[in-house]
Amino acid sequence: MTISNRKERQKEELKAKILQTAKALFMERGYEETSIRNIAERIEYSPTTIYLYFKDKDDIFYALHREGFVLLNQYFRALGHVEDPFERLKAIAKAYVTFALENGEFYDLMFIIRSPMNALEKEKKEELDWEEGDRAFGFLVNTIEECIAKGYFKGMNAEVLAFTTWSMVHGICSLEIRNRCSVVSELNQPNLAMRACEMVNEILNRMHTVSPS
Amino acid sequence: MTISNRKERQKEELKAKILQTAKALFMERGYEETSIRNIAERIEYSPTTIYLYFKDKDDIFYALHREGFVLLNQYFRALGHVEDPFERLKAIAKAYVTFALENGEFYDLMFIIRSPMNALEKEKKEELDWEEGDRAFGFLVNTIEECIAKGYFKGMNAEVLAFTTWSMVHGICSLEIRNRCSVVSELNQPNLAMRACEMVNEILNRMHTVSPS
DNA sequence: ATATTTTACTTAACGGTGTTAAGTTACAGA
DNA sequence: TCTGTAACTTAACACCGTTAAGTAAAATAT
Repeated sequence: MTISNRKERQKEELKAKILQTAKALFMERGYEETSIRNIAERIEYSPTTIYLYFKDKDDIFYALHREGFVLLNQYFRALGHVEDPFERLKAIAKAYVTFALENGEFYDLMFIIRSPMNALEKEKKEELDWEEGDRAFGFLVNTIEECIAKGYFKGMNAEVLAFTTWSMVHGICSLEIRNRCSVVSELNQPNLAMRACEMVNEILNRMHTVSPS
Repeated sequence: MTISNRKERQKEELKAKILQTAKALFMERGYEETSIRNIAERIEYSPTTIYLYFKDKDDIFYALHREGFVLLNQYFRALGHVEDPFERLKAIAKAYVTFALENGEFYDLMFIIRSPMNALEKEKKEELDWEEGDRAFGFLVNTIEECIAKGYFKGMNAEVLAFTTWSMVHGICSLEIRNRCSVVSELNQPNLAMRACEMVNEILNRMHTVSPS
């Protein structure tokens, strides 16, 4: 009993260590520069050992991708206590951009890099542990539904508006992270993203009072 | 004279052939699956020959990236004759999303993939042939400036609003292209992007009449 | 206590990648 | 005819993800 328990615990510890090392390397150097061989070297195991704990590279980065959503939800959780849904919505937009700018590599993995989506497609059958991602998007949808219930965004579909709002902030963050801002403006760079983020607020402010065209 | 002319012409022809082959492979299989060796094999030269015509892989994809902007500007040129700047702005948003959905790989290269930006950074000195990219963004900025001159978007900065508008449509397109839509909604997929695009129109419609908060 | 199976891991290899140094061949100009 | 240069190739370096086969130790069964 206790001895096979220990073995199992040790297996889980090594799996966690692989993940933790992958995370460290990934945050230092990004996805492309984090190889199975690098991870292996740092934990002092052979590269093939990693395949005893993860199906492939996508599987590792899918696990990290999930960690990213846990972190994002931490940013969001603080906003649960904003009473007014419209104020909460604007706070979500700001928190999202802040999360992206403070955790660039994670953001890249969660919303831009293809790898974790490949892993998700390979599983496909159950995929029920997308939980943390659903929680994040669900928070946005619920907030918008509350807004609509209060008379904001009259005549709009909540899910589509949630997606469109997400698109706005994702657009800002991904252009910043993939270096498309510097090319387009002289404003020094975190500034353009932050000013766009403020403008999203302004857009939301202007939107809600007018009836559909 | 005429003989060295021919040589020079042949060099340019081979350079063009490399580019054209890279483009074909890239559109068939995407960036990751297009290798120098693949290109070389298809044109029946050795891989190293390619380095006589392009500095590195980034350099090749920077050239293709430029072609992408020429294509995007073709989509835009048709809208030059829309008189009303506000209608033109909405048409630009729609044309942009259409371009992205019809030319997914190109869009990826132009606005998501890191490679061409690496090439741009390496040059750095002159970089004056960014022309086509400037033309595209300039078209958007000018249109918004015209809108502001006509009384739309009162109190807003044209450049920041242009960037924010770009962010909205880029968000939609990049979430679609990098497969983040299916995960979030049951709506079948080109639909979510198109409905979000319509909602951008709706947002613009609702924005312009109200004064800043 | 010995034999067998299972676990945990490694070595070696396959087939790919971008890139560079060194070598070859053919042709233009002296 | 000799020489230098232009155009191209061969071979190699240092990586990559991944898999098949092998090893050594520990657990289990006899």
